[in-house]
Amino acid sequence: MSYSYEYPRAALTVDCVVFGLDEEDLKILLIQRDLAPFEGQWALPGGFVQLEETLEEAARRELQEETGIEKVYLEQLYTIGDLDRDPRERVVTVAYYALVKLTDHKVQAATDARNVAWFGIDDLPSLAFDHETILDMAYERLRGKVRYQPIGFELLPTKFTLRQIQHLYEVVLDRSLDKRNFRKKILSMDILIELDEVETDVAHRAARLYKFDRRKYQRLTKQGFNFEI
Amino acid sequence: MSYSYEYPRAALTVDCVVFGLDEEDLKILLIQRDLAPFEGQWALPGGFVQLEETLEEAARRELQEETGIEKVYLEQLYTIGDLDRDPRERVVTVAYYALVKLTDHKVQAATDARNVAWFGIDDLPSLAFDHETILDMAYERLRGKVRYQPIGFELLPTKFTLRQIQHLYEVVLDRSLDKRNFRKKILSMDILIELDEVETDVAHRAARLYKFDRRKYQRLTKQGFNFEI
DNA sequence: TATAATAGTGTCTTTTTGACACTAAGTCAA
DNA sequence: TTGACTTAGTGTCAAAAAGACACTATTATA
Repeated sequence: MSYSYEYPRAALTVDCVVFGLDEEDLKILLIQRDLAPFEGQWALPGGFVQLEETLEEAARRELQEETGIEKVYLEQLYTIGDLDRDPRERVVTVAYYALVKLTDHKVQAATDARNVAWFGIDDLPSLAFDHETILDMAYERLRGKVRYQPIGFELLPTKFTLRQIQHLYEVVLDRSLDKRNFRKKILSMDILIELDEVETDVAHRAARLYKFDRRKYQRLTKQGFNFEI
Repeated sequence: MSYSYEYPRAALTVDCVVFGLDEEDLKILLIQRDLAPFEGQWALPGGFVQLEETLEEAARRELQEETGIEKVYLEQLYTIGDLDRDPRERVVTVAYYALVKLTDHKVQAATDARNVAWFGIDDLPSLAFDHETILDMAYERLRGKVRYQPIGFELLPTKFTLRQIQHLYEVVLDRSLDKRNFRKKILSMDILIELDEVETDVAHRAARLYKFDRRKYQRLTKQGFNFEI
């Protein structure tokens, strides 16, 4: 079976930059290619868009198939259509970035018999195609967006300490922040729910746990409130 | 001649939301479709991406062919791939937005025997396809971006008065700004060149003209300066 | 030469940001 | 059980930025 068109058409793919966060740094999820071109090299998860699915559906499907990840924060990043980005033929890719709670996806089984692994953002292997460019764009976008949209919480477990949020911002923005000023600011936004729980399994005084209050945030947003770190 | 592929492929198009600014409000450039579907309806300029051109090249080419506009500020907006956005078949479109100096493109000849016209953003006709959605996204993006990137100057003539910049921000952000505070702020950024000229043909005291100092802005940016209105 | 229209200018108050250091609570090991 | 270690948690003050506010200057035109 084959499909014919009057004019030539580019192939359409999606690629995903998946960010995770642990106690040290930002991590990126990569897969090792098992087919040419770039066989054996690490690459962003992604693949061809099918005709009966939207772009976001394609991104989620590929993410699920190649890495087992589901139900994550996903946002379109940019569409790259340079002429020779794929040696085989003209391929236009719609890039997405995803933010995942690393704690939920820690044990990354090599689904699909493929090698899947998290890499520290400062410790990346060389990537297939123009995936380094895409990754750089995604990181830049994340750095920009995290400051005025509360998407950072997507990288944290549901219950987190103030220390963890601060660490998140320090890692993403790549600079250190003053503890008292940071707490003052984030608490004054009134978008966190203070829980009656403290963290466990730490070898020191346990910190209070908080949750992000998504509803309250949306209510405040409607009233003109602007999140900003 | 026809082209065959093993799997079905979506058609790929580009569409452009072109913004202009005059003394009253923000304007959008639209074309009237001369073919089905949506024949006779107004739509965003755009068309099919060819295999030997990048996405941005396609956007610029279509803009040139359909509206005569060239050499404008152009930025990718979003890629829309909903299943039924085109009644004929699956069409994925990469949307761009452009900022043009309306003074340079005032007399809009109906190129290509097609009807081309500027519409006030609060006085738009109904649009073909999902072009209203795209237009809304573009406007939202412009509103957001204009505050932290000096792209607003792309909408002004090369030489402009402080009044004109303020008007630009008032129109785009849709709120009024204090004259003294605005001037204080924009001048303190030190990215404007004060010219030895004043505006002409006005029935009142003429205002001093300024130019945007792109080089200085880039130098400041490298030193960590952040434009912000 | 009076009127009309916009240009151009400074001060003060409020809000926000940022610098800065100690006590409290809990774990762990001697 | 106590002392050492580690991180939690907290407030003040100064500097900078934002925002409110009103009059004089200049030019065109009737």
